[in-house]
Amino acid sequence: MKPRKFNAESFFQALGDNTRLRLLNLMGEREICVCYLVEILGQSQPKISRHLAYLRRAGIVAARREGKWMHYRIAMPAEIGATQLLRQTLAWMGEDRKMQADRARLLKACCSPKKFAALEGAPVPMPVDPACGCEARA
Amino acid sequence: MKPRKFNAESFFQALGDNTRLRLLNLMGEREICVCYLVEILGQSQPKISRHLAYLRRAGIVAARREGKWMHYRIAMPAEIGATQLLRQTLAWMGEDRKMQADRARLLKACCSPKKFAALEGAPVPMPVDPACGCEARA
DNA sequence: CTTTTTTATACGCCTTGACGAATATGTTGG
DNA sequence: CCAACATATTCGTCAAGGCGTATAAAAAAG
Repeated sequence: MKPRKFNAESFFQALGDNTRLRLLNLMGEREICVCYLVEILGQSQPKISRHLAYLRRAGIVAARREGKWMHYRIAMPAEIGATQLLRQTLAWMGEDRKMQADRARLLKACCSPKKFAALEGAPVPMPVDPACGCEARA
Repeated sequence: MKPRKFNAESFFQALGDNTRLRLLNLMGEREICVCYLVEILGQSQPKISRHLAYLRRAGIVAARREGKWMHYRIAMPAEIGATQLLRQTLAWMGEDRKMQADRARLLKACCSPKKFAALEGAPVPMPVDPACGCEARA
């Protein structure tokens, strides 16, 4: 489970999947638990979990357990070049209609979790760094 | 052969291979013919050609025929976001030892093509835009 | 037209990884 | 310990794509 040695090739491979890009887009500004990701993307739980595992192996996200819930957040790579790339990627996705729609749905779910049956009682996603949307210097 | 609709997913997939990254690194500053790429990377000609075809389909490079020779150059994507990403990627690779070594070998070959038997008579790579190393506004 | 040179494609083999379905693991509460 | 819940992993299947080898295609030379 330890992240393999970081290199550009595997970094880009990790970004080369639309589901993973959507996950990163949702994580851009907050630490978020799996059940929210499943609900917002409307994909099966195992599928989401597998992609999260891939991102973890690639060293792009980090996970934190809190009781039953797992919280995921973007973990900026050690390499400064990769960090800048990742930031710019998030900014780029911010311009995409569908990515915006994903975030809008997330915001709605955060404000009124009761409307999403599956999210009752789940921990609401928390901003980790309002300025940049990620823990850059952890 | 026409490039498929541009999207982030396939863009990153195209960057998710080390041979293709090395090719882009060599093309960063010049329009360069296939035989040079084969010689500098020391890989088989069909392998190089297949990766170039992949990059062409992905809309990341463009080709120009000149007699027997095919010249390849980076063709910045229409999407401004992708263009910035690609630029930053090239800059990132500029910091990598092995990428620097590739470029050094290319420079050497450009200065004295006679030392590389396979390159006798081949057209020497030509800078396309000294400022940024690519035709950004073509 | 035939040959040579340069580059592209086709073929077969193999690995990676994406998916749905089923199941395992970890945590909480009874 | 058992049940419920959240998440992770496994399994079987399938498609994409990487590679070496062989061959095709395009242009120039003879």
